[in-house]
Amino acid sequence: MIKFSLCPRYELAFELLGKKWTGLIIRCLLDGPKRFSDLTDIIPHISAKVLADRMKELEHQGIIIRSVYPEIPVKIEYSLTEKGRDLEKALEQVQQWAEKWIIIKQKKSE
Amino acid sequence: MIKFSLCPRYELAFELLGKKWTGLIIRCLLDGPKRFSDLTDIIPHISAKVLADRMKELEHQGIIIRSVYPEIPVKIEYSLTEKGRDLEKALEQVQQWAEKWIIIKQKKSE
DNA sequence: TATTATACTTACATAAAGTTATTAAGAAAT
DNA sequence: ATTTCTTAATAACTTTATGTAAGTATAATA
Repeated sequence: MIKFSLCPRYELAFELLGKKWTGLIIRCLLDGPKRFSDLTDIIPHISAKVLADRMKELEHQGIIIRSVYPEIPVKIEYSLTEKGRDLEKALEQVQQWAEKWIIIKQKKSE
Repeated sequence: MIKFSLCPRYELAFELLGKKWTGLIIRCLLDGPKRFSDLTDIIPHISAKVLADRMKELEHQGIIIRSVYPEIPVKIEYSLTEKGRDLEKALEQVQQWAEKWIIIKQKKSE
């Protein structure tokens, strides 16, 4: 009997997507390049520490590019590479799934 | 200027998918119902502790169903609900992305 | 001199995940 | 009767990841 097994590339993909915040960061950047402070504004509750960690990992994985503009104060912009932009379809499907299935719990009024 | 913001349902979706192992567990179950020991066999390096935690969460979120068959020894089978099966398209896109972009580092043959 | 701004870093605390040993229930073997 | 086997976990403990709060560097402005 032939046993099912996972694809190693898929496993590696989820070493990225399976980390907290990664899916949200990439989603933000699909909207266009963003600065560090844009990301902390847009992503609720992410801390500077973890955002910095995540950006380093994503840059290391070739998913984002960090561009430095020597303005005053310095402007640093993060943008997606082709590899990063190519995640759009996958994240769009997550979005569609979420719209169909995720229920937002309302707080009781009163 | 209208500011971009994340969709709350999408954020909640990534509270699931953004956890370690979740994407792999669901991928396994898309292949068909599986037992606890099947999952530990198929998913490399997952521990019983975390698998048990994850299965409880996924059951709680209505993504999987836990069925008990009172055989000897007991047989417990996990299967996807419609909500869970509906993640197939999203995970397929992750798979395609992974096949295109993820490079597997070979160990030097020497 | 003190304050503002951006993009972080540092030290410390808590939460999540990993490791190893153990449990429960029932059957079967010794 | 006691040990052994099986599945599906759980318990105690260690390590890693994430969260929190404060601090740093640079240069301009008040």
